[in-house]
Amino acid sequence: MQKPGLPEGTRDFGPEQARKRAFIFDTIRSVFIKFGFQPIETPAMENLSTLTGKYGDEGDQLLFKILNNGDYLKDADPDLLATKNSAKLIPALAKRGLRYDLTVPFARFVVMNRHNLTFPFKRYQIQPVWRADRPQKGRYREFFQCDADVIGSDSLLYEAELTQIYDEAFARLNIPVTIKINNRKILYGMAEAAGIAAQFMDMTVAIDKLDKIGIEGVRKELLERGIPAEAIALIEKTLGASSPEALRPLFANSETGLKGLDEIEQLYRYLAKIKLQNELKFDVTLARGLSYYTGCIFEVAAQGVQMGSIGGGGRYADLTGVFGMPGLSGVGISFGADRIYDVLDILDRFPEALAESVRVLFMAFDQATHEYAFDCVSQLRAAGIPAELYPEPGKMKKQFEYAAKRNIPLVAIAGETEMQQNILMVKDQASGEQKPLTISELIATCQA
RNA sequence: GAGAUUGUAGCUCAGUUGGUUAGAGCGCUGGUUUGUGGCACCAGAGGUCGGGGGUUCGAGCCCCCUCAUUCUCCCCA
Repeated sequence: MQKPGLPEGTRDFGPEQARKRAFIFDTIRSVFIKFGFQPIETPAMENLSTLTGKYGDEGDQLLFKILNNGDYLKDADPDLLATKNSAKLIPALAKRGLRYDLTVPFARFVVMNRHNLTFPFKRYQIQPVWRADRPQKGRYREFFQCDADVIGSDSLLYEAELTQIYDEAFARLNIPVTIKINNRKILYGMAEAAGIAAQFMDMTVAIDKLDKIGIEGVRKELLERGIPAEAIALIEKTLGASSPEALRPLFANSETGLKGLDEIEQLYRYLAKIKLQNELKFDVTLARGLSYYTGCIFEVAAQGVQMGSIGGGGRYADLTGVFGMPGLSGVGISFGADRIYDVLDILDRFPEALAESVRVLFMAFDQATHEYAFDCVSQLRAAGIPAELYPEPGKMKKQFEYAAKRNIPLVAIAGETEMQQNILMVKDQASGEQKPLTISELIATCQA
């Protein structure tokens, strides 16, 4: 006999958890649908060549690779095998991998289906992704993302709509959040204004950590990355800006930076027309790691909980270019369903109504009454009421305990007398009250 | 990839400087109650002490290896 277990970083979900997860998915999905997004699904595995090189070197290491079937060592280079060169052997040993996010598979999907799609194409996708990361708080190796992307338009309307989706979805999930917004062009403008355009990436990686390591830490990191002191002074000045307007004078020499400010301001003009229920915050330090973002970027943090971001996204000017379809602009957001679950759990904000849906448990005493009860339970189900019949007639104690454990509110007893009168003795488990009802009366009670 | 932490009954955890037959609470099964759950009382089942190796007369406890958990760094949802 072997001891059962799960791979590191994966989990089972029991009925209670699965119901809560379904609530999260349903809530997010309904908002996506309301904004005109259409569902698609893609395979769990992709060709490794589709995935590699899209997430940076570290991302490549976090990809789960799938060992080829059959004699997978047959075509491996003997020299690489002898020297145990894992990195270079991978392409020969694994031609497929598990998807790392939903955006890159979506880009592939768009390119492959370009002739069947109407642009701008708005799609949503709720599926698991896998990362070979070290599991820890709020971090799993298998987790669900809920993505909404629009591809084939560079209108800032979509940035506004996606912000609205975040706002509405989190309001309906009952999680107060801060939606942080920035623009990659503004970050580029900062680098340009500081005269370090070539070190744009180094700069963004460093300032992204501001709220974590403080201004001193950022200064230190910038220095370590070889950015001159004068440039750092200029960067610090821009970091102090709390609004896009405040940045404008600093970006006199950066056309890109000014463009970024224009975009943010246009987004704000759209959003000024509607009432948001969550905090919207312009944050010049927001950088986001994924290198394909080129315009507005978003990140969502839950208020009052220590948890990594529960959502993120942004605009990418040319995501499909690597798959041979250049010039198609897209923008998208992602909800981290598993972290949203953790936040709801910590804040104790799951709706009460997610409990057991079975309304009535039928119980009987012998075979004859069991058959009568089977008829009754079928009538309830025909009326659309979730109901159950206990499998073994007889011991009442067992049957009542079952009802109590399953949190079933009503118990319908089908005994000899009840059967003869074509009624049921119905007991309210919470109050303990009990009264004889006909089937139609019971159905009416449940539908009330 | 680096560091730390924990691993004993289904669950949460005790277990003394290494010393007979490893305990508790909750849960579970049966009974007090053959037409009534929650409460109470009684009885009972359930443990290769994560796995392997070592030290010792003797290991749940000490040493080594290994697997897994949780957490931190990195990065992210």
